Amino acid sequence: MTAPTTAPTTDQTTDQTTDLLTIRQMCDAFDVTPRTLRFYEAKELIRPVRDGMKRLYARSDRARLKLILRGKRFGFSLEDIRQTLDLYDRQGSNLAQMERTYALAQDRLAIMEAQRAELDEAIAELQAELRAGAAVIAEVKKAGGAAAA
Amino acid sequence: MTAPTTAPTTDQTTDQTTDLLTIRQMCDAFDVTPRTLRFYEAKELIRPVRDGMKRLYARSDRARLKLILRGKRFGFSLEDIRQTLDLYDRQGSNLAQMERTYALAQDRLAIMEAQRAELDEAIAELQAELRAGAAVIAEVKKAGGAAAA
DNA sequence: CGTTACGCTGACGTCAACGTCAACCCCACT
DNA sequence: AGTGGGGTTGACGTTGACGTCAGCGTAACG
Repeated sequence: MTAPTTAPTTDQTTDQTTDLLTIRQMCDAFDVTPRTLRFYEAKELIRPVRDGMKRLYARSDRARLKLILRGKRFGFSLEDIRQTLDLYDRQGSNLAQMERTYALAQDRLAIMEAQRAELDEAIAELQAELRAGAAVIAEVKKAGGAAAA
Repeated sequence: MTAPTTAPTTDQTTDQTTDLLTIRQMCDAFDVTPRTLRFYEAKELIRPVRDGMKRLYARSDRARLKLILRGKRFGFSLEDIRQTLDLYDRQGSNLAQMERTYALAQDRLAIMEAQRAELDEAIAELQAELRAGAAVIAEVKKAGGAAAA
């Protein structure tokens, strides 16, 4: 129980000289505003601890925030993200809950893989279009350079 | 200029028996609402022709709509999409305009490639998490089946 | 010739994801 | 004792992307 083997999830052992960041430090680190962090907290996406009234963000909060921002970049809603975020930390739960979460994560994975496939296709198309565009530009330049209107 | 060699972009030749769809047909085909199509038109993303007052959507409109919806899935704004959409059909333009559009498309491509890299990473992480989750579930099932609390 | 169906045009409503602003608290200086 | 720098909680504003609704046109149907 006390030996951190290979999975340091929510480890208690490493809180030397406070591993906690203030809201401002978080903002600087992740390039977000305080308002955003409070908003995410209101939406129950992160749960910083409190020192009096001040919020303090632990490593797990940073990990969650990283996942949140990534999810956003992929176009998932905050609500979507909140659902699957539970997968990454919530292990203290019953079997049924775990299986539901597992299934949910599988769905997400499928979505992401489909998205990747479509992204590959879109990239290929855009590249082709760029090549064509470059050719046209080159031609116009040659013709235009020789005989301008 | 007149010979369609291998690039059938916006071909005039194929308009047999009206290749035009009504707004409803478009909605059914692309799973969007009429409001959405009118909205896109107001934002100058598509330009259907009119039969009297009714909108009619040609093949080029369908191609554009496909690109629009795809762009949205990747998290681009309609305004972003409108910009780069021009790359795909606009050949009658001056050199400066073409080069701007070209540069814009290159930026887009870079963004999409970065997005793909991050998506790959996210997929890998989620897969790992799923494997771990599956292992935990299996273990719980074995232990729980032998000696329930 | 009424009415039903589809379409059009404003105009206003809504929802997510924050931004902005006011008012307050607390602690540290000086 | 004031003042400055974080931090906090409402509460309202904003922007993008539509939804919704009222009022109208018109073409077809029975």
